Amino acid sequence: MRIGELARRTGVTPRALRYYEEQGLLTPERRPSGYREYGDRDVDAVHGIRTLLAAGLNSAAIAEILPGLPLPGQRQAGPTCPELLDGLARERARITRQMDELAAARAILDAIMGAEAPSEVIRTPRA
DNA sequence: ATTCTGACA
DNA sequence: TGTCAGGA
Repeated sequence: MRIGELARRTGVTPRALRYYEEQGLLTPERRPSGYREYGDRDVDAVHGIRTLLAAGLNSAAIAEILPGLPLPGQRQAGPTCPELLDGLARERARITRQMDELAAARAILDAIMGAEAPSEVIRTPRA
């Protein structure tokens, strides 16, 4: 599929998809026309990229682990070098700290809203 | 109509 | 990231 379709199927703009390629996150084939040609696997890859990006990982970190990205339907990623493993452990720790900060922020909002019930009960139904 | 690269009042 | 230019 070309960039337009991947964009529709992932909800990511073509601009962002080209940017991901610049960052080495995606490496689509090229047609003789120069148009990028993506595979179905890229749909899942893009979702993974978005998730990791949203979690605060930089493109460099994502690029390293992309080949090991657990795509839907496949098992655990294969063995990774100890150095990379260490980097992932740090990212995980960072995310955990981030979660704590978010929980603290939510607690503040709960207090302001005068919410005694568990947050899960007052969660606003999202879109 | 789509996509491409490069660039930024 | 959006968006415009100038081409294919």
